[in-house]
Amino acid sequence: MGIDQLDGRLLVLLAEEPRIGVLEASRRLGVARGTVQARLDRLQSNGVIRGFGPQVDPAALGYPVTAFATLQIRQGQGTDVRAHLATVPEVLELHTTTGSGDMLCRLVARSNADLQRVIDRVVGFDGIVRAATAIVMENPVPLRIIPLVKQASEDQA
Amino acid sequence: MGIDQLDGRLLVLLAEEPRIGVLEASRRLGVARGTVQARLDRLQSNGVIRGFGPQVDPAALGYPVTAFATLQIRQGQGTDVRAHLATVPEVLELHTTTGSGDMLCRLVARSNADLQRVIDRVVGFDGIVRAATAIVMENPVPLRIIPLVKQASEDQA
DNA sequence: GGTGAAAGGTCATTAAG
DNA sequence: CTTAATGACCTTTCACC
Repeated sequence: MGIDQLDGRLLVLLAEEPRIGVLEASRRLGVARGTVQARLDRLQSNGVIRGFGPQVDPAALGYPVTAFATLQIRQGQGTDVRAHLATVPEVLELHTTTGSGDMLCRLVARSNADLQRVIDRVVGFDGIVRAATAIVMENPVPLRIIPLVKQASEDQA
Repeated sequence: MGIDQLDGRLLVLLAEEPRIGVLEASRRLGVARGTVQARLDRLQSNGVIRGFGPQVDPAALGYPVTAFATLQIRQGQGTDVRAHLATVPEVLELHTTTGSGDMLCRLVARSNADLQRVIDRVVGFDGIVRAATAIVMENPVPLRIIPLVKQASEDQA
């Protein structure tokens, strides 16, 4: 478990310039191409790298409004609620959290007015007792992983 | 603004099999290679596709604990708090939300015990009045975008 | 459509744990 | 002794013009 400095540098390089190939990466890192390939294979098989799928911006798709909803679930209804929320495209992620039957989900919508429709669809389901929604205004720190990668690889030093 | 059915199918294809190239994608979609290339270029300059960086799993890096913290900020201290949180590697994202000076941030930690250290570092800062933390237990819906992509491309039909 | 380049695989050799 | 890195070579495939 854990990554060494070379893994860290490779991840940072790939994050900064995803278009470079294995060969170019090996040049930048000063190691053999086979080494980069072996590291990449290992990082993917042990799950550190989940994939290289496209990072899609919901706002550019026409969903510029983001919100977080805290849901209180009636005991025993968790499974049903999970299944229900999974069918709503505007639910981008869902977590169960500490607290009495609480869940937290990230929502997007086409507008503030549209958010009402999304929330109605989300909470219009038996088993959801209460919902509190916080609309996102700014995103000072967009989802990031590089600082953590650097920290993790330095810890391994 | 918006994407058509071909864009949608292309995004789904890239999400499912990121390793395929433009040529292979054009075969699967039944269109000319130039069409795929043009669509890709447009989606990237549009900002729909932000990039193809590696998706790194924090748990595999040694940070299996995730939490969401709601922070109440003293009026006028928002800028300082943002700058402070940006320096903490375990803060994966930060949003300002509706509510009196509220922020929501996603944290990761090496363990529940380590989470205490992270929270202390996060809230140990002038300007943060109050903090409420919810620890994530399960993640029934991991961050996803495909259902929204499908919906957006069908709306455009 | 043609062409230069890179990915992906295998191998023997060498170094390091 | 086991694991990893290296440089060489080869074939297929792709990106770009």
